[in-house]
Amino acid sequence: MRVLEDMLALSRWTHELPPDHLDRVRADIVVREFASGAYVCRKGDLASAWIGVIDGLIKLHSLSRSGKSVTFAGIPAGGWFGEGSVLKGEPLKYDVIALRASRIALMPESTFRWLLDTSIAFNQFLLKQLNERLGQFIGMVEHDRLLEPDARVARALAALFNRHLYPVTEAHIQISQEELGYLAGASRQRVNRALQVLGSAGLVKVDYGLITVLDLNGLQSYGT
DNA sequence: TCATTAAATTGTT
DNA sequence: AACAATTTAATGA
Repeated sequence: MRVLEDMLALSRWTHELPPDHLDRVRADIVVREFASGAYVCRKGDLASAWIGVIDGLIKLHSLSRSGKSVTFAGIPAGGWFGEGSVLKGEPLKYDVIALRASRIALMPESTFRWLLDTSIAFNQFLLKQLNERLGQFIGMVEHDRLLEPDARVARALAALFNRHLYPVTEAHIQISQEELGYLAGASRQRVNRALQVLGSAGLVKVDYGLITVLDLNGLQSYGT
C-alpha cells in the first residue's frame, strides 16, 4: 500500500517547494481510510479540504432525486481534486464514493490557500490540472455523441491513465466492468464486449476485477 | 494448509 | 434484466 509520502513525491507541485513549506504541508494534511463503497464526502457538504487519493480508487458521482445517477469521473491513486469547490467556498456538487478500499489525503482549505499565495509551482500545477480536466470533459461530451461504445470504453479507460492528472507508474487498475460502464456511459454487458474487442486488439489485458493497459496511445486513439 | 461458504464479478442470452 | 459460471475472500477445521 502507498503512503502519503509517496503521493507527495509524485505530485509535481511539491518539487520546488522549500523544505520548511513542505514540512507544513505534511503536518497539515490529514490521512483517512475508507472502505469500499463508503462516502468520502457527500453532495452539499462544505468543501473544507482539497482531496488527494493516496491509494485506491474513488468516483465523483451525482444521484438525482428521481434515482438517476451520473458518474463524472474516476480518480485513481495520485489524483487531487475538489479545488473548484474549495476555491469558490461552495458546497460540493457531487458525492465522492470509494470504489474500493482507499486511503485519502485531506489538505485543509487554509493550507491550500496559503500554497496558492506563496508557491508559483503550486499555481502552475493547478492551472495545468484545471486545463487537463477541462480537456477530459470536452472529450467526454464529444465521445458521448460521436463514438461507438467500444471507443467510448477505450477513452474512459485511457482517461484514468492521464499522466498529468494521475502520475502513477502502474499500468493496471482495479475496477469492475460495472463501474467502468458508469464512467463510459455504457451498460455492463456492453463494456464486457468492448473489453473483449480491446483485448483481442492487444490494447488491454482483462483479468478478474483488474484491467491492464498494454497500449495507452492505442486506447486513446481507438476508433478514430 | 485445506475445505466450505458467501459475496463479488464476469460471461452470455 | 436474468441466469449460470467463475473468482475471490473469509471462516474454521
